Amino acid sequence: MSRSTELLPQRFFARDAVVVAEQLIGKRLRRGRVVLRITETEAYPPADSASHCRAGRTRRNAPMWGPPGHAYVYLCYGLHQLLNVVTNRDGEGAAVLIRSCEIEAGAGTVRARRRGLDGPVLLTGPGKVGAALAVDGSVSGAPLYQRGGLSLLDGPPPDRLLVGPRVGIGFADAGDIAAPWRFAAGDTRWVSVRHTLVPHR
DNA sequence: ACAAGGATCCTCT
DNA sequence: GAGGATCCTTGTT
Repeated sequence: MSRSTELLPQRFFARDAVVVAEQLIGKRLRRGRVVLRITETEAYPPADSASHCRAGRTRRNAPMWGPPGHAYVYLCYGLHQLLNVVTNRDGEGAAVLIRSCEIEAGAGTVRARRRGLDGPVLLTGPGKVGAALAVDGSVSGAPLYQRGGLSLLDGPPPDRLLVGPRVGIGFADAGDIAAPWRFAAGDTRWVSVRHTLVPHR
């Protein structure tokens, strides 16, 4: 049973990033009156050459090295705030990037934060999700398993699951570029870069 | 103190 | 399909 009002417990996130990325499809993000259904994720597990943790601990990536179930938010290309969820064990350095969502509640607020746009263009891409939730660096490090602020709620898994390589990591090692660590719901058009995704298993 | 580059998005052609 | 926006983080001097 998965009810949308139930918080995901911290132990949900205390697994490998690849497992958590798959399991997060269909779960919900809530901030204030805005509720989003997660439709696309990417895993950045330990020892991943595409991860912000590849060069060790820094001031920016400190939350990724911390306990699971906390947010990691960073500024990408100088203008986009990208939201991640920390996974694995405290000290391992891993996270899941939230890439796309569907709107379940708060459509007016989301549209206002997204230039009045409508349809999948609203939320298909990680910078768009950050804008819709109005997150920034002040959220980085905050727990997501308690009420208030930004939180993660339960939700049913999708009917069909898609899998494929991650986006925008051409700088990484060949094996990590090819790794099938991106997951998406197969029952929606609210997913970015769909053409590199295939049915899971 | 400086230079390089990036887990992206939007507009225009 | 190409290019500009925009600025912080990081590694190097």
